[in-house]
Amino acid sequence: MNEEISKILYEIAILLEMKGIEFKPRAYEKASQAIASLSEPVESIYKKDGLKALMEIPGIGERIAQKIEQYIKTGHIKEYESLKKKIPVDLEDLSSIEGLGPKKILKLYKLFNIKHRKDLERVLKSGKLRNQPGFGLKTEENMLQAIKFLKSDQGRAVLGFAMPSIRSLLDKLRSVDGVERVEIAGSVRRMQETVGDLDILVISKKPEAIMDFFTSMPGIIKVDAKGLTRSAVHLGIGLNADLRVVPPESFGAALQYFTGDKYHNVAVRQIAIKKGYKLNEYGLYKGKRLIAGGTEEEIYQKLGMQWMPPEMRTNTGEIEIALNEKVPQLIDYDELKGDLQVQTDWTDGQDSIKEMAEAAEKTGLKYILITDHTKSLAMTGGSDEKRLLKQMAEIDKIQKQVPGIKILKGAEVNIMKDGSLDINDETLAKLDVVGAAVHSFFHMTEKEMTKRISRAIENPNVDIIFHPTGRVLQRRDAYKIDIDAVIKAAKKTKTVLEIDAYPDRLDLKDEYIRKVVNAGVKLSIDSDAHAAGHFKYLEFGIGQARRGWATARDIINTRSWQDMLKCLK
DNA sequence: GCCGTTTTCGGCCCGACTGTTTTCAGTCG
Repeated sequence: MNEEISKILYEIAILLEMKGIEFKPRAYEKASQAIASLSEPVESIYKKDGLKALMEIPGIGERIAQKIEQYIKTGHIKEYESLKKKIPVDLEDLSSIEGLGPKKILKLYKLFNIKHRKDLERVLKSGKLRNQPGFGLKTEENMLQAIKFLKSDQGRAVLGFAMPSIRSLLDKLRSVDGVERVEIAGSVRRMQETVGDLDILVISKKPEAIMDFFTSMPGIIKVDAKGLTRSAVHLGIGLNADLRVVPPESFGAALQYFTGDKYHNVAVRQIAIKKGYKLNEYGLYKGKRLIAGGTEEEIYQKLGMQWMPPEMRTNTGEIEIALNEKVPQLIDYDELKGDLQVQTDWTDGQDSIKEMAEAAEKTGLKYILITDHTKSLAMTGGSDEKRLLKQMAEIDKIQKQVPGIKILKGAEVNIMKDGSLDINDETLAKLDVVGAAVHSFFHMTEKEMTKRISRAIENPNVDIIFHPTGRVLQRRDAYKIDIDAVIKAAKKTKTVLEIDAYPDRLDLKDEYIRKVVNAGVKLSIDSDAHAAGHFKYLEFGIGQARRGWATARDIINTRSWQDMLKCLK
């Protein structure tokens, strides 16, 4: 319901913008965002206290609250339907084309009755558009290119998988003549799960040199813009990249400006205005006088705010706590001491127990938990009770060969359809740590799935629930689950919930992590490594934890292995 | 249409680049 209402409000914004109406579109856009970021269904807010409760959501006033009420009661919003009747175009379809905004969409509809991407493609190929006022040959070419780009399904990458290429790109830029500093801002610095654009900031004495290099690197598909302060390209790896050259005295301002998401930035700039300043990518100004700009810290400080980590900058409450100097000390990237989900060649991992232990030690870890799959996961050659016991003996043997790292005994036990486990309790009790996870029957009702996982949580041997919602980015949605009920069950039984750090899992998601932290339930951050090279993915689990405002105290494997074990049930 | 330590009326984030113009509208981030 939230998603539908949010989408309708957003489309109303575009439709109003088409008509040239000022400011209202912003209001609807804001309201759309407000609804999208609610953690509770809007109808349950409405049920509590009707219109009044809706109006307490920032960005929702009387009129939009009434429209939401109308949608809850009838499933429609009249104003939307009548706007849509006048301009019946597929807004989602058309506005996803780069370079195409509300005004041009309206022109295209009026001129050629274009409603979908397909209509546009036809008219573009006919060559009729180029003679219309406001359009030309170049516009035609750009739109065709943008449509082609969309069709190729490029445009977003899983951050953890793309990071090596991103870092190597940054290193290349650092080696260009005249370049003094290169940093990445935007969604990469915020450690978002997936990224579409790279925002690169550069200090350079020779802007021409870096821009020439940037726009002519091998593998570039298209140059979107080239100037002395900003250039933009489509990279071959399916991402867009923006590069800006910034003077040193403005570097902090630029970093601030291009790191926060749109909503964070708007909110911060409003605070600046209230204090009589102007904030842009060059600095914080009082009239024409530069007040701050070299570092992010001084900008936030002048605004009466505490500096906050990039991962928090999404306008979901961080502004308020920064104004009150209550920014939490988030878990740091070097604070993990162990990894509690590691697969080996006993099941579907690539490398042996010893190889995994050695690789983990090399990355600085002090302990790992071996968690191979169990028998009902036949495709991975999952272990039964007997084989688990055999593996435990093997671990004792290998432990003597790798004295620098503690190898703990565990398993990734399969949670069956009814919530029972596929290994008997007697064997589970012998393991140091037991993780349990769902690997089958994903399409249950929310009620059934919640009951299933809660039953596993109640097993006295189950210490951690691995990848609790089962999603795989860009491939599979999370299964339906009542996260509040699961957190409650975990709290009652002292069960730990995992943040699976594998780049396309990142499961739990940030919003759920915040709920877990608020409930006082403990988390673990695990790589889910299936090969010796996978321990590096822990970084993205930590990023995820930081986006969920978790501190080191909330994460059990920031402790020594002895203290970690004491956190378990 | 929303909001309030400038305000219940009168504001609303800001700048770069492109393409189509001949001074600027539209789009993007």
